[in-house]
Amino acid sequence: MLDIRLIRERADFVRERLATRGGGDEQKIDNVLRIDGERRKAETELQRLQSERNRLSKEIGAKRSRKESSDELETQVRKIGEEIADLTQRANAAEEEQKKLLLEIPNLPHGDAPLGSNASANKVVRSWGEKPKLREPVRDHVDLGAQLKLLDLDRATKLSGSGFICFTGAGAKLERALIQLMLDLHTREHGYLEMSPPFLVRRDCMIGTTQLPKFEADMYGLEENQMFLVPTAEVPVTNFHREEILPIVDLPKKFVAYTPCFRREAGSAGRETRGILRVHLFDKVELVKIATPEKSYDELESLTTDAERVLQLLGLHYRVIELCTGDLTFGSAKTYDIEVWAPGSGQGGAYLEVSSCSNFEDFQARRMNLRFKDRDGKNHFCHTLNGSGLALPRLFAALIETNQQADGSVHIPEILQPYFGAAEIR
RNA sequence: GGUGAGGUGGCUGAGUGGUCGAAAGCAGCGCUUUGCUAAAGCGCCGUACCCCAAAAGGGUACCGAGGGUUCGAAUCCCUCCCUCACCGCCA
Repeated sequence: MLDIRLIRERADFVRERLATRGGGDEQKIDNVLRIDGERRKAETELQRLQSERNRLSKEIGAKRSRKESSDELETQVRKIGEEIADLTQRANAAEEEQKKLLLEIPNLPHGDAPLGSNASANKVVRSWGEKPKLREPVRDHVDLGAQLKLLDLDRATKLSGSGFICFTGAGAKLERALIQLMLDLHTREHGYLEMSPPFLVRRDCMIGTTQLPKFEADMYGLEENQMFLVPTAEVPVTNFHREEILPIVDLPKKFVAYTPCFRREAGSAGRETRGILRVHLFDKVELVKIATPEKSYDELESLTTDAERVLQLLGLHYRVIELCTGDLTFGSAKTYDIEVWAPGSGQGGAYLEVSSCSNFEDFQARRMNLRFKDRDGKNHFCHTLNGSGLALPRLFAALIETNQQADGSVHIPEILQPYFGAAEIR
């Protein structure tokens, strides 16, 4: 949520930054300003009347204690009461309307973000490793998975419909080994605190991390008790400290959590349907940070390299992309995507997004009222960040495609062997 | 799921219709005094919003949330949420 004061005082700047997203959101600003004006006008008048009522009511109390008549005053206050009721309604309606509008306006992209309206303007920041030289024919994870009985997509469909995965045997174990490796890495070497949060959350949490109100169609919800299945651990973990004021000495907070991620992927039917690259339910290890505004961009850099470390340890080629203004997600001010090379996917290999590392600045914190107390005793909104570290199915696909051997077996990277319990799958 | 008790400021805890935004204590900050790792005294010490060009200042709201009664509500009534205890059920 943007600061209404920023919109009020620097409307042109806000419009200009929003326009770089290409979503037309800058057109909402006039509307917000209009409502804001109405709201404040109603509030000012309302408060004047309330003040008057308080004064007269006290007088009534005083008169009564002196056994004097207060009928005249009571009539007067009753009349003011009616005006107050009326104005309260108007002020509340305006406030609600304003909040609703603000919740639907995306964050301002960071000033340095590459300008562009779509993914083609994204910038490759760096890459690591090289594409492996494999003997033809290079097979994709679906073929490999079927032959080595690592996953059973047909039966997963029988259970739950399209877009679900059932890992089996060594596949299930490989997935578990990867989760374990990542959690150990981030807790032991990168200083994150491991969390195991609820997978069901209240509506407020979904608003806090910007999934709602705008993207309700993409979420799985339980209507009866108004709860939502988490689409990422970002939701429960970032909201962990919602409505709190943290001591500045506790920042930055660094959390890592493994959770399943539930996504309806509404409107994406037909895209990337082969295999396990786009599904309704997948596992992910997520990194979350709560930081001070001064440090948040440094923290974004280290969070990104923390995620990259997983791919380096596994020896998988990847590149890091900085998203352009038009490709940023709703709440993000700046985002790095990490794309791993999957040699068997697409035509002649493909880069798969396995992590998206973002700084939301105070956009989420404002929505969830997450603050910290500065050394001078003043409260400020925190900055929040998150990034996958990493998403499992695509990592799984890249791993087995990269490590496939001529005889159809898959080699397990050394770092993973203690977790997996073998050096290869055949 | 049932029954009962409760939700007050950073914490503890008073307060059952009118100078209560809220006593008192603790913690915190400042000053003074005495002085051996501390004590005593005094003062300050919530949040959000509105008015004001800004500062100063003023005002409004907030005692779990939302409604209602009333001239006036932390206090009375209703609904909901949450916490605790006991019972039931249960991996």
